[in-house]
Amino acid sequence: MTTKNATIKDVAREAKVSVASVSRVLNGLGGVTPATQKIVREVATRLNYIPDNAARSLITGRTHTIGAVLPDLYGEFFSELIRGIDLAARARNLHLLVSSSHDGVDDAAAAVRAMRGRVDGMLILSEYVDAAFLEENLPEKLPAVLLDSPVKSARYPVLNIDNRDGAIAMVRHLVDAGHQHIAFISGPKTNFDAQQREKGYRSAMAKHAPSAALTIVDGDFTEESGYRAGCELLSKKPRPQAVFAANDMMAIGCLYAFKEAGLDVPRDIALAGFDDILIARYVTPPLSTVQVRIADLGRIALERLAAMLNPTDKTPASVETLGCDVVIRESCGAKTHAAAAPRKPRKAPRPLPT
Amino acid sequence: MTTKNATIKDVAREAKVSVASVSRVLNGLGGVTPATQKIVREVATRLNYIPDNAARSLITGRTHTIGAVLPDLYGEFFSELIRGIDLAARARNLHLLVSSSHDGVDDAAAAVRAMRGRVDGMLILSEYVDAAFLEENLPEKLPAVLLDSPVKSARYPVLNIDNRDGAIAMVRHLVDAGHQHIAFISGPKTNFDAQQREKGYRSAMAKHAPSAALTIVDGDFTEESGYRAGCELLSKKPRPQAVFAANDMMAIGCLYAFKEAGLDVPRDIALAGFDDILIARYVTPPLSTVQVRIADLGRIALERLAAMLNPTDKTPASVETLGCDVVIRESCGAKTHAAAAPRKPRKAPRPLPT
DNA sequence: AGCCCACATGAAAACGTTTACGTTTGCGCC
DNA sequence: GGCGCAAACGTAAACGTTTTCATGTGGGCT
Repeated sequence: MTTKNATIKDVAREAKVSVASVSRVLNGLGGVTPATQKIVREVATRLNYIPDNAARSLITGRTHTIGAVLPDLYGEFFSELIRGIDLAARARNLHLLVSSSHDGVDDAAAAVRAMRGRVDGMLILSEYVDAAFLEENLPEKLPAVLLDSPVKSARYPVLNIDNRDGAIAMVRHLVDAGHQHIAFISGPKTNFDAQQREKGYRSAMAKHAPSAALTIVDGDFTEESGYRAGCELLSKKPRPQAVFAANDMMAIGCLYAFKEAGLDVPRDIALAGFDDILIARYVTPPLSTVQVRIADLGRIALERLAAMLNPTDKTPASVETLGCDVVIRESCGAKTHAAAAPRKPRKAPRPLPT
Repeated sequence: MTTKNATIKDVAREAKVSVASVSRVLNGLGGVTPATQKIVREVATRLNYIPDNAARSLITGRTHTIGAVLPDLYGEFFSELIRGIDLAARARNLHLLVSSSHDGVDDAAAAVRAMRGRVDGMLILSEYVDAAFLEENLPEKLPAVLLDSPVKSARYPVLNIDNRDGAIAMVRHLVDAGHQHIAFISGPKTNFDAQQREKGYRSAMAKHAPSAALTIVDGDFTEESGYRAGCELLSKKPRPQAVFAANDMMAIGCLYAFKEAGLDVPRDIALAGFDDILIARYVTPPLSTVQVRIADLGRIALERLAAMLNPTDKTPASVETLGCDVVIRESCGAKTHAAAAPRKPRKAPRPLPT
């Protein structure tokens, strides 16, 4: 007993009943006398019995665990995503198995396969997955929800951020604020979000500033690339009136390039980003950006997945899209009440470091 | 076959060998003819066989999974911590089961118990655990490493951040910079980190500025409480020369209070924080702070745990401590090369929406 | 030729549960 | 008092692996 953990058999023997009865009591299935129940519970507590989940999973075929396959865990995006997933999972008594940092299709495949028998369903966010990938690596009948993915599948629901719409809204806002020559700093070419954001930019420009020239410089979502892009933009003959970066980090890099060059944002040039990361509101001037409710994304994805876990669920797989909100701060030069109003400190939800 | 997943038996039957041989081949145990191996592998691939981890765990007693029990997943601290853990786990082919958001001792107990049979070891960071808690809820012989905890156990290694030393170093730096009257904004009373930081402040003040009065105002780690503390400090009769906040978010709240009052940081008053969260370098002026290498903390904890997984491991349980580095930026008024040097954009490790 | 040994393979036990099914028990009713 | 029925409980199969042990087979050595 000091060397091994108590099993259901130990409890049964000690309580002088069969393992079946112990199981019934502990799972609250009924069909057991109150007297017997009492004994069993007492013995179980005394022996500090904790059921072995592996054995339980093996027989029931359920793990009460869902797997989250992500490309990385770095940064606010994934932090928030996991948080949203975790909160929703916890509310449903589901556990969360995370698998990250795969950077290659084989890596991703291994991650997905490694989950067989470990999870009841999966949340997948990876640029490497397509229909064939799923067909090949996902166990039959294992529910899965895809995040932020271009694939259209009849079997797996997809949940996307409406990057395109968000970008369009931001361009429209910039145009409304009086800017016509709006440059764009693009993200990595292979990134789905980046592609959609650029598409949104192009489409909105065509519609709202059809006469303006399109200026697009390459970036890769890093602050450094934003800084370089900023420098490049400053050297353009007619300097753009506004710059829209495909994410906040690049916008911030860009901001520092402008500051270094002695430009005043937004007086000399307007600036906007995408994501609404925490830093956005703390730089000077605070950055206008497009907010994506990442935690909501995670929550909704998990809720959808949880619904699929129910065998009676017949909701057809669909591609859903989560809208974004333009949040106007000072960097884009629009006169806004928010900019004039006194700063309201943001309250952290829990008193812990950071 | 379209309704169920292939099992090892299916592979064995199809390959006309025994399940034992299939197991041997797929686990690379040897003792099987290359010809047989080839057949088995082919069949396994054809049937898209993926071993069931539940069954495997049941018999081997190993899950190749470690559990991380955290109080929350919100914010940079946990994001970085998980990241460090995940990276190290991945390097050892270990999976990561996270359990968070427990806010009560019962919740924490349930979280720990729910992991029985699911994990090979645990990483625990919770203000609710003490020796008795572990005794009661941790299965016998299940390795565990405690993070950031005051408990001293002969069985479980503890890994702490050297908050006290970090605070001492910062105070010393402030004194060296010419400040004597240094106020402190404390964190939540029940938080272990907060306690240690305050201790460090007190002890360093006693040593390096023994004649100065101790000014301590309460905070709770939120930006809002920092803001309020800042206002309170401004109303003190002799205004402190410097303010040391127990974490960065409070320092930032404080900074905005000072700005609002028209004070110039650091000319009129110096300011320092603790944690070195990402925002710290982006506020104006950039915040001097104490850097704790959170990802390292996670990595080291996991490495320690991984070592314990090896049954031959006999490293005694110990309390280790991870040092902090003072990072000087502009907010504390020290003349520093870094402040004068051109800003070096930070490069994000991966091109993804942060 | 005989012996032994190494090696490939298979049969079956074991892991700790849940659950289908069978058996006992007690009880009410005719 | 016998019959039937429901409730309580036990027996054993099943889940999909790994692993121990036994068995067969072939070849090298004397």
